[in-house]
Amino acid sequence: MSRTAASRAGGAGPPTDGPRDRQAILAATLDALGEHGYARMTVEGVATRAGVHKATLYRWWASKGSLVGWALGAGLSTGPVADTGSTRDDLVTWLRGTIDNYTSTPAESALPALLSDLASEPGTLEGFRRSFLDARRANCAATVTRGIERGDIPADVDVGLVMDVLAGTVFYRQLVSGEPMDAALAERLVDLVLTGQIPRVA
Amino acid sequence: MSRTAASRAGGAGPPTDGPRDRQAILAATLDALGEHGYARMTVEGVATRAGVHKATLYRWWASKGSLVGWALGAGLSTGPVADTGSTRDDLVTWLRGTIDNYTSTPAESALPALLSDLASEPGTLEGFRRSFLDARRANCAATVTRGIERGDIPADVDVGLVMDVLAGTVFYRQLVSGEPMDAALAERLVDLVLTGQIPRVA
Amino acid sequence: MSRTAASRAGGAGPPTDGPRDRQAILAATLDALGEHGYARMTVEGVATRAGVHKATLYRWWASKGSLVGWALGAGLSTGPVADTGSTRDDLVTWLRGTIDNYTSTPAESALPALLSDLASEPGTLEGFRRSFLDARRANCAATVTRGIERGDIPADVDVGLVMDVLAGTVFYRQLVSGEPMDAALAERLVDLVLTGQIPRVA
Amino acid sequence: MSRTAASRAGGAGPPTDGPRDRQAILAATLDALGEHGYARMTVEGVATRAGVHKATLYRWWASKGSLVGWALGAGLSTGPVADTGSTRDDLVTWLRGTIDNYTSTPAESALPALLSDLASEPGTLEGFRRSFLDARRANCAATVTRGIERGDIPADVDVGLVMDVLAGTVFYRQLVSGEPMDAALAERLVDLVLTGQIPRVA
DNA sequence: ATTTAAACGAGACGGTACGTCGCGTCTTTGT
DNA sequence: ACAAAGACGCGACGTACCGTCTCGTTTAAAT
Repeated sequence: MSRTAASRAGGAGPPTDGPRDRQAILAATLDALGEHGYARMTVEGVATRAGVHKATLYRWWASKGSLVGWALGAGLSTGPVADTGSTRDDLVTWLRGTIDNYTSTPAESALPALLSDLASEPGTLEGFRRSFLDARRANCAATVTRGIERGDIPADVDVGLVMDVLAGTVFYRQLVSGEPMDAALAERLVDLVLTGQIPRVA
Repeated sequence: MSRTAASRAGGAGPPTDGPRDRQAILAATLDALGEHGYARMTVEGVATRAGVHKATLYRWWASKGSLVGWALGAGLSTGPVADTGSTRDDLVTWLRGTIDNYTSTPAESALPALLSDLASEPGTLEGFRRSFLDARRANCAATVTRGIERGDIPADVDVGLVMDVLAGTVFYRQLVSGEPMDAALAERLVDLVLTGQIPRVA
Repeated sequence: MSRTAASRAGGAGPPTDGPRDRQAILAATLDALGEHGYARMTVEGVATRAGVHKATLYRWWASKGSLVGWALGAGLSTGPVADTGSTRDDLVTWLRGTIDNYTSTPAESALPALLSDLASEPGTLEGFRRSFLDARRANCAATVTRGIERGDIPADVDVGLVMDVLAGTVFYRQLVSGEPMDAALAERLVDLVLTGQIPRVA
Repeated sequence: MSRTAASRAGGAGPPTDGPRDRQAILAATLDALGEHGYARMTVEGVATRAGVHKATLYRWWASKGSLVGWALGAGLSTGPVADTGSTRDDLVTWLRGTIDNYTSTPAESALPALLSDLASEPGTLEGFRRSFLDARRANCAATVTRGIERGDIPADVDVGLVMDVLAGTVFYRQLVSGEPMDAALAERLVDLVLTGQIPRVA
């Protein structure tokens, strides 16, 4: 009924007006995530580390899941990709950023447990997607669009699926198959979608 | 105390000799998974449903995670792919099976949380990969090998990466991006890796 | 900071000069007390009901306990007992008023919890006794004194104990034993202390 | 649905089969009560002191209130009054026990807050009355009955009211009026109800 | 009329304790 | 030897309410 409640209604998304110590909380959350992983980190631990009381966190986030969701969305690099003139290079740059996101300590194995937790708060899951993924996907889409304009990519390309191929392969490798993430991975995946070159063994 | 402990030492792997009510436990575990998801299902609930006592489960599995890991490995379809003579068709068939696995209720969002849980019991994670993934990946690899023999696929293809592209895209779409899983997805992905056709919008 | 602090120093007693909305606060406090009981009523609820901010309450009262203590003292009837010429009748009248006080919704079960709360703020408990009880006891004592002058009561009667017998029986019945408070109770108790008639069953 | 739930249904009453460390819990509860009072004692503190986990307490008692209610009922002396042949002496003995109960550290100011807390769990309040009061009142009633048989007390005496007068006066004095509890109090009250002697100042 | 000091509204916050949940362990008792 | 029954330790979760604090804004008395 107050503004607080209204700002929380969105779920995982960043509260429109947050607590006073936003920055400290963000840092503390990502730290805890990196140190202990999602399941073993505790809300109280985050509070202590941030110099804030647990109740304050629950005033602004509905659950542990939405706090972490917000932190990941707010804390991971998300800058747009510079236009170097080469569609391939730009996509590789973007994919490397994505790889960094998925292999950096905080997010690494946080995402799966997080997604699982958020599955029980349905609105929150969608909110997390919007705040975490959309910015990243928009950056990629922009790069692809430039590629289309240059004629490097057909105009009717299914951008969503391309992004799922690029990010999904990385994500799956990191979490499920556990195969190593070699340095050339980004190039090989971009070449696959761009020029149809089936990946070969190094 | 001897064989019990020994059989559990392996972690997530299937116990060398199991409890009496294996089938009921398997069914109960998958049911619970499908109904509540990994995080919200409870070991006690599984026990009750299986008409077994919780302690019995812990006698044979080291943790909730290893129980679920075993159930997924034992319960999801895993049959080898028939050789139809068409590499493309066989790969599509395999991928459709994978999609079914990832979109069927039990496994749907169980895998991420499971992987996260298993991450804290180090050996167990690897054990799960071996028991759950290897069979599926072997099937795919066999199909690819036949494709190589037929000359449809270059001999030095990076099979591991191909599998990550196929399965990873599906996995990511289901769990992270949340985009719909249309019927033609399997063909489009196989065509991408096989003939380099960039996916276009329908 | 000067007068405010000074006026609060007294504890449970009525502030020398109060907030603007005294009446609304009094009503809201007694209402809340009657509806939820002492333990379950909340200061914030009282504030809202009174159209006042919580901080205002804490500006004038040191604690929930002292607020309620003040409200009970200010809100319950406390008029002196008229002199009808009959000592018995006057005492019965007084005792009936006491019964009303203890059985009316607000005070009913508020007193015990209140006393318990006030026990931790030592001075406040005594302050509450002075402001709440003394007026009532003075009324009774006056009636007894008239009885002594009339020769109805021996001059060396222990007035304090008589009052404890009258009020205590009622209080205990209401709160502890839970036995019903029949209509003739006042007469029977007065007759007991006045003429030594042991109470008989109706 | 299990026996545990069934045994708790009664509310404040003693569980039919209790936790393993009943004695330690009883002692710890009464200790905590005596040291800190009802409001300031904590369930977790009781658990620690008893060498037990908080969850164990909540497994057997529905709330802090019912735990304390049980402890008071189980921990305070409740023995029957010996028959000395003198009705007056026996009643005095009984009343002295009651005074002890109400002035001993644990119960002293625990009862009011307890009663207030229990007011919100209605069944529990009644359960507490049954387990705490009934034994004591039965003892008194037995003594009165002997007095009737001896002809010391009229047969149609209202025993319930007599007990309320005796215990209520003591209770009220202790908690509300705060007047001192002198040594002769028991005799004076018994004489009041027995022989109609109005209490005089010492 | 204007200044000025106190009271007030708004609401975030620290703190304490509550009561809950589910995992995994252990003991007891059959079978 | 295994299994049923179920109490228990443990750790964390999320909630509630108290009482404090800061910051603007209103009110009302004093100049």
